[in-house]
Amino acid sequence: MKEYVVKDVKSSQFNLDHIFDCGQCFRFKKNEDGSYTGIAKEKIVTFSYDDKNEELWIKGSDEKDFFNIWKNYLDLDTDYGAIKNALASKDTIIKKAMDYGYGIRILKQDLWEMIISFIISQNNNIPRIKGCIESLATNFGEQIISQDGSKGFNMPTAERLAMLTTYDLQPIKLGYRSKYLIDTAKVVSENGLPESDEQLRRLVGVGPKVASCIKLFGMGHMDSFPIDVWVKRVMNTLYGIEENDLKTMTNFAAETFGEYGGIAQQYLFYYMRTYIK
DNA sequence: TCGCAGGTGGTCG
DNA sequence: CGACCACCTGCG
Repeated sequence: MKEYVVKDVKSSQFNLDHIFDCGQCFRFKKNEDGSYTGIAKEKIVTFSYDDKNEELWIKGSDEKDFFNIWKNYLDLDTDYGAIKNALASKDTIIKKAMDYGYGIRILKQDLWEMIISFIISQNNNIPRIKGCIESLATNFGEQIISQDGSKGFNMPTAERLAMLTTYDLQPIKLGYRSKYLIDTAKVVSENGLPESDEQLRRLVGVGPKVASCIKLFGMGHMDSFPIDVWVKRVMNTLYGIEENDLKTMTNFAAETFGEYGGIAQQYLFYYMRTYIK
């Protein structure tokens, strides 16, 4: 089995638990040894991190794949230390959240997969979102086999989903989101992937929150600041903004976190969801 | 039984 | 425009 080792990956800037449990990614599972296995970029891959030697081990990748795919996927060229310093100097609450959730990175994920995933995420809970996404892949995605023989499924393409009916999707248990997905698949298979906020918002089932997640995780908009129930709680309890005043929250984030709003959001989300509750 | 979970679209005023 | 409200599904 091919495996590639990345040296000198700073432990203060890389933590698998924090990366995969901050709500950005639904297709990776933790193994007993602490590594994470999942499917991304149409490949089955396992990430292990040795924090003593500051080495990242990527099983299922050779050197070529690392430079072509995973380096970018893991956003390894971005200096998160510098970003954290910039954010910490502006606000002491975000500093605490960043100390707690150190090592979060924003993954550069596939846009179409993000569109599907976050349409499914609405008014839903994380275990069920993960179940729906896996079920969608195993039922309608293309099978892939890794070098060591393990099998998995890619997410179905827009073209594939566009041919389906809500009846076909019944076993996936998407509920009322089925028709959002099919409708969106039709638009994307006809017009191509959205390239702007306006095009994104034209998709059925994509409101402000979902669009904001898609931009952050699938389009590289690091300033995008998704406001979900957890971030609302942070904004309310830690920053004292009135509970449902989304406008003030958005403005506050833009002024305080600016171009790194998305990174701040991930730390705040993780902090609130796993530490403060 | 009922509210809630990483919201959104439709309908009113 | 802003404030409701129904909505699939599964869990506590």
